[in-house]
Amino acid sequence: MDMFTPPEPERFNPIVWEIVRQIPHGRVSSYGQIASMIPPPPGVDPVAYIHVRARWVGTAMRVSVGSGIPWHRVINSQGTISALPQPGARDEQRARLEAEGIVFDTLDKVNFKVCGWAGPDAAWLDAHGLLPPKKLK
DNA sequence: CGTTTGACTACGC
DNA sequence: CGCGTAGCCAAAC
Repeated sequence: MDMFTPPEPERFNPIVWEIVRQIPHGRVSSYGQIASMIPPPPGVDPVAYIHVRARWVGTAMRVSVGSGIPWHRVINSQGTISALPQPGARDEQRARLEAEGIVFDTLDKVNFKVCGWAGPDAAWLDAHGLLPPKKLK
């Protein structure tokens, strides 16, 4: 019906994983920030696009557990660890982050100002046809 | 095949 | 800060 290209996960997921692989040790990103680097189909509102794809990023992370991708470095926009379907996985993510030096405050939140990732450098983004990421809070 | 469900986010109160 | 809501769309029911 619409002439917009459906952003199929088959192509979306590999891009997400490639971006997540770029997150350095000891730094964190958010679902929305990852989504903001992927160009939306023509005519689609970028902001709305990010909101939708942020969920997909979460799904891509779940599928990637155990594949060597640093999935634990992706948290939500509020700086907290999102609830996981499997009991205990949440604690594992926190443990992995703390092992990298990530500090959680009394509200279980991470300070993006301290350990937030600014995204890949311009050259890398350009080489992959991606957009500059939205800033973290 | 209609309905529910997310590892989301922004916004309002 | 916390809770509720709307938006959105592939997938699982």
